[in-house]
Amino acid sequence: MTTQETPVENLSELLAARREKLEVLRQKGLAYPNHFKREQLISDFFEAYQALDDAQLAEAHKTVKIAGRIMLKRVMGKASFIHIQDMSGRMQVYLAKDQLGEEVYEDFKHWDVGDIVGVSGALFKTKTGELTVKAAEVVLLTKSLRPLPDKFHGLSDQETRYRQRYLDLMVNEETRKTFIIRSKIVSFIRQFLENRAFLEVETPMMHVIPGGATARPFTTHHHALDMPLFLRVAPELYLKRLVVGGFEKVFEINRNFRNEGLSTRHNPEFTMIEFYQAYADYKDLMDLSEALFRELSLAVMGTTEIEYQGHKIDFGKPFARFTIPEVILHYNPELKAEQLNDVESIKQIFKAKKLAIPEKAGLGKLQVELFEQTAEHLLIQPTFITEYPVEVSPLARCNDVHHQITDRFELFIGGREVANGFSELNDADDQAARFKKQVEQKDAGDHEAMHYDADYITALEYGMPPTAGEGIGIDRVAMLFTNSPSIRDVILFPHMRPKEE
RNA sequence: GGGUCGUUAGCUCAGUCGGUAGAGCAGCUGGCUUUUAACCAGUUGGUCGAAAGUUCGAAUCUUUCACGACCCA
Repeated sequence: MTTQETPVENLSELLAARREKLEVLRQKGLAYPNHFKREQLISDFFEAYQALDDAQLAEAHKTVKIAGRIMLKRVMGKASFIHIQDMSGRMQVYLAKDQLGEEVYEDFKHWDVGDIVGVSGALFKTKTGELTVKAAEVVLLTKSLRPLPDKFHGLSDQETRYRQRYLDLMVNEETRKTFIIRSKIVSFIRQFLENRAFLEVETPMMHVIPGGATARPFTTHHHALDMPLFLRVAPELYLKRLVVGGFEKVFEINRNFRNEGLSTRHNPEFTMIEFYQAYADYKDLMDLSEALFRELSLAVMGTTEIEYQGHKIDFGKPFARFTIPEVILHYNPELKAEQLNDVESIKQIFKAKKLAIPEKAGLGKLQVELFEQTAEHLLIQPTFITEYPVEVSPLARCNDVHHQITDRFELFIGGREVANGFSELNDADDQAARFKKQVEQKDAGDHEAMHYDADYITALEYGMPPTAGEGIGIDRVAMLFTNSPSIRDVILFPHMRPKEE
């Protein structure tokens, strides 16, 4: 590797000063050493030894060897304090000239907040009672060439927090917590399903025929095969092929890609879990979902009651269950059930409420639209909505009694859709007919309509057991449990427009 | 796509009626051997998001553009 020399005169003075310090280290052969082996994380000993007083600590003579980034630095002549931060927490370190020697101490005085150091020494307590490492050895491991955000105010600029997430993580404790909780959520869900004999699988992210959801896909191109490929909008059709193959309980946690606008609720790539269980129906999955969220909340937050954007959300009580007409009438008490039963009268409701009427919508689509516009945002407590019309559910099994509705539910929490599940359509002929209807809609200009997937129909013709499947939006669950108003707050590197230079 | 707000030093922010750029932190120099956002004294640092316009004069007024935040569709 050759070092690309950046002309010092072109850099700001701050950067130039740090580069000069690095140059001194290079000349001494001390730049970027790789020999220091830390022996503890700060959290390994912090709790246990914080309880001891100074005399007990002297008795114990506990020595530690830790490493981390300098977050605070206070030089008081011949002695100094720094705070170093590793992935587990922060620790104060005391550095004294008579302990470290003149040369090391004078070098240390020119180190900067942001530098990464290794420290070894014994634990003691300061006058003010703070557990501290008395440095016997201190090594500069990585010189930081750029100044950190303000030590007190941190980094508050949203744009920088998203674009330079590493800075956000360094200085904002809340951000670290958010992504630790997200990790715990994924880990818990994986464990929850594995405990119930589900098998984790990975299915293609690049599809020849995109399917499994009504959404516009991203397109790409395979050069060797000279053919278009689509980034998947859902793994559903592949997971159900696996159920046909005899993997009767499967799940996948992975990314989906949908070519739609960006908002506080939508990122073009987002994480879903989908799971499928043979010999179960949608009601079984409603019960399973209820157990999952209740146990998830308890495991991750230590309670079944959480706070989201000023609302208390209670996973401890049984989740409410409404059909679409029921929930519309519940939140629009002036309406009568008969008004929801034909296209003309339901359009009158839209007009009376000054809501936009969706184009080319049948009765079912109008009902769903009315629900979404008048009631969805009010479903703060966990609520299952059932009886979705067949015209908006091309992969779900029809209800045995009412053929225009499907055996499907969605789960709403905090006013947002969090999960979607149904008894799967395993009638190959019915599925073929539904695909044909989707293709008609696509030909009529609907970018979100599905393709005809003949290979999937063939799989169904071999016979899929009666099965129920569900998808849960992991990002939205993470938003709930971290009290985040925007999906960008729970995605490490959310999609941002490139900045023009 | 529409509306509102924002973009000033590395970070956090002021900036009055249009009169030529400010603070704290960080940095640099000096002092200080148990500090807690350490403190004290001195000091450096700016294409005011970009471009055009109005004006004797623009961070400030106008227009366009870029990026972001929030709301709406």
